[in-house]
Amino acid sequence: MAVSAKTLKTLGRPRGFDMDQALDRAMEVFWRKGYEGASLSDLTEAMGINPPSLYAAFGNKEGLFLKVLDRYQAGPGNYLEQAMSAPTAREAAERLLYGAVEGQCSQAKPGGCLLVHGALPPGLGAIQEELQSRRTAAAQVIRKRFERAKDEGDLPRDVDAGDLARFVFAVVGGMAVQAAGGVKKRELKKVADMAMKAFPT
Amino acid sequence: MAVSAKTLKTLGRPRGFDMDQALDRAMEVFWRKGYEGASLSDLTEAMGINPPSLYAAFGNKEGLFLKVLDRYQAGPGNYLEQAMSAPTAREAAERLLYGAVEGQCSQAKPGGCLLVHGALPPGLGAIQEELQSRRTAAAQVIRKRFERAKDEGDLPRDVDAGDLARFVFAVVGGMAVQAAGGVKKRELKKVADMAMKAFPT
DNA sequence: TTCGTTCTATATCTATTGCTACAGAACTCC
DNA sequence: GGAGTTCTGTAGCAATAGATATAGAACGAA
Repeated sequence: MAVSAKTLKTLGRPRGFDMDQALDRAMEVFWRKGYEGASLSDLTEAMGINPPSLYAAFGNKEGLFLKVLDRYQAGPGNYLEQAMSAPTAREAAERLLYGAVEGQCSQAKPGGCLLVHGALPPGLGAIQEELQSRRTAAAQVIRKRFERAKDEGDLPRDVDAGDLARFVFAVVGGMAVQAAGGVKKRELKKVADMAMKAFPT
Repeated sequence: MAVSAKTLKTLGRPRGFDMDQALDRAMEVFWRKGYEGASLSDLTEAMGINPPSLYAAFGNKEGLFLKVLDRYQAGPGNYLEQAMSAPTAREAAERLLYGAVEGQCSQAKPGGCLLVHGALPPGLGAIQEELQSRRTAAAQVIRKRFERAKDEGDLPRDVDAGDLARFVFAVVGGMAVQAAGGVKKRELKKVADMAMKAFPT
């Protein structure tokens, strides 16, 4: 949670709504309906503001979505980075998988992962590319953690870090698909259990 | 490929376009842009017909999509059923995973799986529910195959067929997400390799 | 107070969405 | 040849999409 500087010399009329709260509301809408499915009316209504305020603050719908993505990855989606700080590769994978279960099945939030079902199919141009690049970036983070593990000796040298990362990431993505469809947390945990059986010793 | 009866007594003016070909064209559009992203103009242009012909033949956009889904599962997506006819559970899982790699990475077709990224987030109502129910149906098919395998003795009795099916299905879904983003076939095969390491002996 | 700036609210713009009315064309049956 | 039926093409419908013009309200600085 980034603490906004409270007393920043503002010029002109101060903003009448709370930025972070508005972003959270918008996040929920995008999360629940996807980028295309979320209309400006949906967004402005949920955020409690009018279109001109939205455009003044975020530029356009796409700009708002990007801000929402940042906030998502720093908030509900930060189980990735949290997991990477685990002492060993195996523990990192475990924390990632079970963290994904929690993050994708929270009752308070919509199911699934915003980075996955915000917009999957190509053809949305910039939005799709942005999400795709963030997903590959996430996979790279995992790969680098595994490579470090090889250097540190807690992962066999003959393991391909990229392949292993892609596998773990695929399971996370697959769980997101199922979570979006309402699969229960208990069942997803079993998926994570099984995935860990494939983890090299 | 369903062979249409050529000489069926038709009443009135005969249809001026080929149904199956039009469905294939529509499938590609939906596959590439998702349900919402595919506009009527996109569809009619690709199908080479005008809106009234589309509505006369399929009712509406949703009806067209359902017909396309049927054709997808019978065509590019039929690697599921093909895999289930394998003699053992292990072989069925293998054929499913590697079949998914082929089906989702074909160069001739768009990447990914239509059932996954046709429409993921809820909020699209009927469409989302339809896709979700088809996905769970697919998972059930796998589960039943594994249960049969338990009866036939090629899968240990203490294995939960449902959990195993969900795991395999999650990997397939995760691969679809990655394939939609352009991951190469060679890399996805490695994901399938790793998944098989978790398969009970 | 007055100015310059920045935000907000109402009302609306244009383009596109999914969809259809209508008239005519193409077929079978009689 | 009609009569009856079904398809096709043109043109356009109402609704909604994303985005804005405009006027006024709320602030700090002078």
